[in-house]
Amino acid sequence: MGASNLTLHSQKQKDIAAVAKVLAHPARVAIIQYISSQDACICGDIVDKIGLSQPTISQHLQVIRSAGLIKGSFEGKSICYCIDVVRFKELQNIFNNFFNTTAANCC
Amino acid sequence: MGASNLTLHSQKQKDIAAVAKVLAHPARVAIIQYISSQDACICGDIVDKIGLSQPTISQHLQVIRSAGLIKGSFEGKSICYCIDVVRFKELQNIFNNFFNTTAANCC
DNA sequence: ATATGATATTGCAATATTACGATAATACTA
DNA sequence: TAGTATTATCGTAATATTGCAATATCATAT
Repeated sequence: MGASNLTLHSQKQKDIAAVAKVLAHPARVAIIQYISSQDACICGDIVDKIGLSQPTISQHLQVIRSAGLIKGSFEGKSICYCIDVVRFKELQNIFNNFFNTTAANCC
Repeated sequence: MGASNLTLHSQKQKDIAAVAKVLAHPARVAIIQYISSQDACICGDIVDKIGLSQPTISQHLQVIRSAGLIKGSFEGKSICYCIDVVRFKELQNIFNNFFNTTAANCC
């Protein structure tokens, strides 16, 4: 097949995987970092900055937004994408929790 | 196309994405958690535990091992997979560094 | 050396992801 | 309201990922 079995893994495991998937592409990492680096919510120039086509960037933005990491709001003609701090901390906690509860007991 | 442009993103961004990719599948998360939950390096029963076929598990183990998260050593007839603590902390740091340096400056 | 149990590799099919051009939708401006 | 700039969606092609059956490899034990 190739499709993931939906019943095999716990919800927590699926959550971790889903969050990781968002960061699993350098373009999305770059987009998130770029958005966070701007003092104002400049967004239209993400396309120029990252170097991918406008539709591709838009697609990546959807993925990031679906995970709740950013939120967009209209700012004149363009859209202002910003980090959702609350959700961002939440994801950091999910990762930290995973790393902290996963220790080595042997070797 | 569908292939990532190799020159667009920084090495750091690619590193983060590569690490995230390992955790971007619930089966791999489950495998890592299972390995870490055993006091001894029991490994052959990962297949029974996770519920995927032996080749599939082997494939996932390769991905995890390539990232350096686990290391395997022969233990009798079977192979003992254990968490590589040093590398594990390293990855946690990569993530934390990403999250901590990515703040919201607007909205 | 051979048999055995355990893990890895190969080959292949199904699905998902990534990317872009063309086009549509949206919000503002004149 | 028509025009313009900006972002989203659609359609499609290329590549990657996921999964398993069949087979090969490897380390031990006999």
